[in-house]
Amino acid sequence: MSVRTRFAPSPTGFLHIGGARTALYCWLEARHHGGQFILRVEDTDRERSTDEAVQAIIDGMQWLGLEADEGPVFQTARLERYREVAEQLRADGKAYYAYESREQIDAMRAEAMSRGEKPRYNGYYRDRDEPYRDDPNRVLRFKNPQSGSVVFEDKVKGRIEWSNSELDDFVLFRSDGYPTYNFAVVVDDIDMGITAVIRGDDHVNNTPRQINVYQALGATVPVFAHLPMILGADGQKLSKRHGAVGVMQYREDGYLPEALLNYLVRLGWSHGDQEIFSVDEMVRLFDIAEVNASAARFDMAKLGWLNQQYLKSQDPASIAPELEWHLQRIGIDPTSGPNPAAVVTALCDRVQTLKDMAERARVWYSPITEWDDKAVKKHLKSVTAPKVLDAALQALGELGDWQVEAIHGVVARVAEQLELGMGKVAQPLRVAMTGTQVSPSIDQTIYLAGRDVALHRIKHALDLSHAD
RNA sequence: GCUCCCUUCGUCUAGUGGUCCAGGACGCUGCCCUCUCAAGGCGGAAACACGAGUUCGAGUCUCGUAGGGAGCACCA
Repeated sequence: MSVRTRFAPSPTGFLHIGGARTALYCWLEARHHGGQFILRVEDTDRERSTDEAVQAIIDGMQWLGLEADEGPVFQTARLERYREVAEQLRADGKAYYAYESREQIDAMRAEAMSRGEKPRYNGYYRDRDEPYRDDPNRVLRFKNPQSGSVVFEDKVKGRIEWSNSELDDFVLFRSDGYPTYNFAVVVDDIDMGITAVIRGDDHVNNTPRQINVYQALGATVPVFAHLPMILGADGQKLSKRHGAVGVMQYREDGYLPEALLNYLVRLGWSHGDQEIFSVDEMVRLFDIAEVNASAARFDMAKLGWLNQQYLKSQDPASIAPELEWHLQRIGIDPTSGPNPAAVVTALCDRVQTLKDMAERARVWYSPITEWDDKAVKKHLKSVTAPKVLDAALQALGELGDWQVEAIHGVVARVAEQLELGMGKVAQPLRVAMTGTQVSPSIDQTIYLAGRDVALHRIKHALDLSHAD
């Protein structure tokens, strides 16, 4: 039987980092075994589910390249099916109607708490066999086994045993006619032929009661793998106020999907000492059983390092379109300057994100608007600066082949002729080109400016070097 | 309160009873390289939560303690 996994988010917000990792692990597990990965939208909470959230989740998965083989399947489209299965359970005597009001339930819980027990339903209607009544308080409850225990071998957490005496008769169908999560998931996972349920470990506690439903239905219980959560840098749960942003925010912040995927796969899983994994390698090497059981913190510094590894190792031409996207985002027309691929080559050793790269590429796409006073004073007002600029202006103007190599030759010759060190030559030119003391190597910096702009800027710098 | 889960350098992790005075990576840091900034190269500091037990031998097994987390809904 082929491996089938599913990612089942509830559409109440964007695809956050934890969800993205869950989706990745589900996707990898399916791909690794040549199985199927299914997207299911758990939208039975009508109050909080939105179409925008559904779209945001799909967008996020698409950006990461985690395409589903089936779905999205919406739970709200399957209501009839849940009713059918619930009715079957009721007819088999494995579920029953209960009519307590909310107040009665609350009182029941409070009483249990006061006895030092966990808040539970007391099973008042369990054996009463009350018929269906049109009552606003009517719910359908599951007859959970009252003795024995549920044991399962979690792929991540190991063996987990749960005594049935800890479980109560939970609600299958709410009074509003919608199924509860614990019931709908089981029906869905059975119908979809899910063989491995991979989800956040906040669901560990739900698993025993879900297994009881599988058994009541005579279905095969799938394999479970509960993933530990991802914490913020401070060790606290990711919340809206720190770090809980959608994956698309990472695109906006200048990260490559490959880098995020790589970071996520290593957060809780490893393969020896290897740090860099292409998607193909992940698919080949990933094994859900090797995932760690403990929670991990999200470390932006390492994500940044990884992102740069990808910036450096991938073909500049393949990164260029993404850089163009970022240039446009900050109001730069990518056609108004050098080929973005050449910019990637020049800056990939110097930035960790495409957002920073776009920002630093600005000098080649639009006029210099700010001059760093210290840079001007130190490198343009020096005694040798005018000579350097003048010689460079001359030589670059006569240069036939506007290429990095040729420009490098020009700069070197100027240094040689004036008997100056490279520092004395490169720095004035750098300030001339960028208005600052920091940029890629001087040959690349000049090359990217283009001949016209380069000559124009050197002339302007010459003026500045003479001015008081 | 009850049940369940987790615990190796600051962080992500390797480690499945001896090969561990604990390895790698990020970060930090020293040196080298160098036209700036980076990148790169070579070094360094830095961890088995604690206590018992099992064993000839424990980071690795067992039990307790402490700390952290999740759940106990007609929310998923």
